[in-house]
Amino acid sequence: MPKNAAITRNRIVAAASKLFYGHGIRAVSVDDVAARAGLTKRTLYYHFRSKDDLIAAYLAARDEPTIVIVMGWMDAAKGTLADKLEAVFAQMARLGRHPKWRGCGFLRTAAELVTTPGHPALKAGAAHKKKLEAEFAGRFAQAGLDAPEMRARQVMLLFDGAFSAMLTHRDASYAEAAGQAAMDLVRGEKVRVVAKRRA
Amino acid sequence: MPKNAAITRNRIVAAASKLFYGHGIRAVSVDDVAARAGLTKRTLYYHFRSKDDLIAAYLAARDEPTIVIVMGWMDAAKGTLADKLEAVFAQMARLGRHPKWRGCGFLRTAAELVTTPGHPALKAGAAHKKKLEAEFAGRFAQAGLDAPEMRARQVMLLFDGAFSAMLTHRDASYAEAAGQAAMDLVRGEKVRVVAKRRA
DNA sequence: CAACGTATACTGACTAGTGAGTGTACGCAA
DNA sequence: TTGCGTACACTCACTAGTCAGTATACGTTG
Repeated sequence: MPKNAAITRNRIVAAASKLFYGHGIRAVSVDDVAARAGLTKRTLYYHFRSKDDLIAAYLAARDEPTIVIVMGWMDAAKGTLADKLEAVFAQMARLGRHPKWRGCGFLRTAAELVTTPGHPALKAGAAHKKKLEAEFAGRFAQAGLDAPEMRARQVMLLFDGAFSAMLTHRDASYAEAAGQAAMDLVRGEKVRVVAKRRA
Repeated sequence: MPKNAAITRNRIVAAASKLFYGHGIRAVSVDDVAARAGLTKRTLYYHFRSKDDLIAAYLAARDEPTIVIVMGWMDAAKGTLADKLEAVFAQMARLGRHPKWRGCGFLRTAAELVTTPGHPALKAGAAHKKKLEAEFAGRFAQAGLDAPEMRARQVMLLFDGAFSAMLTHRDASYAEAAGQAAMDLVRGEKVRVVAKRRA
């Protein structure tokens, strides 16, 4: 029955997700994940070749849903591009205030696995951030913003910076400061262009 | 001989620094640090009460030198505030291209120790980032920039974002994109203020 | 349709090695 | 001779991964 296998696999990934995100990858043992999933370690190893495989599956499972959530924030917000970015960072701050919030799983994994350069989880993390950047760039271009790729990259830098700062200081207001900066970046361009044309 | 004790202690911190930064805190054992310092684990435990103490000492030793380096970049650069910020991020990109570069030790430690909220190393990391932010704010105020504290915070967000993105993508050009954003933020303000006054 | 073979999904007990931290003895300087 | 700094040898808990074996479902064949 391949259906059962998929169910079990999902249960393992869900358990891994909770634990890896909550405590960090190295801090969580394969036994811990198995126990949380309600099965033995040997069964886990039936479904995954190694802990590294499990880590990769954990991040892969977070990729799409995360993008849907963030872009959902953006698309649901009313107003200008700046207003939409403000909303994204405001939502981020809201998440950051939740007691179970532990930063960005992708960034923290990248930090933990920094010594294993070819790790599939690192590739998944990099790809995820690139996708998010591309989603921003597409919307910026749609809105007629100058240099949409560059601005998308800069907004991503603020996005990741906000994750880092919120984690460091345990202060969600950093996301709001990042939001203000993002607004300035997508509005400032137009102001400067107008000024240049007049000169 | 308290002098010898200090020398030994420094040797241990230097060894810990190399290893913790290079491989991550959890990936490095106390035995590894002792071996690299050229002494036994028992001697290390004579000088440090626990591994946690050693981690805190590792970050404490990096605090001041890091600030001196970054502010040295800024103060050595010629030109406007924007030019100086461009120089800071350009230097950051230069470091990021070094093969031994492994991101920001403070941020990576924060990511690894996320489950131990009161950890002295986390406090040291947060204090370090605050100090850096204050150094930026002081220089921004000196230069007559509007809202220097807010701008300093936003530049720090770009700073930490650049660390994260460079680590994620192994691409130092992210620091340069962050530098461009920082320049826009410290220049854009003036442009907007002028525009408002005219209106 | 009953007996059999086989793949699926699972388990408990284990290995070999590593982790942080410690008890105790010994040399050497003041 | 006191006590500081160092080393060896150790404990005990934990870790990734493995061995050998089992229950169940299901298609095939006599």
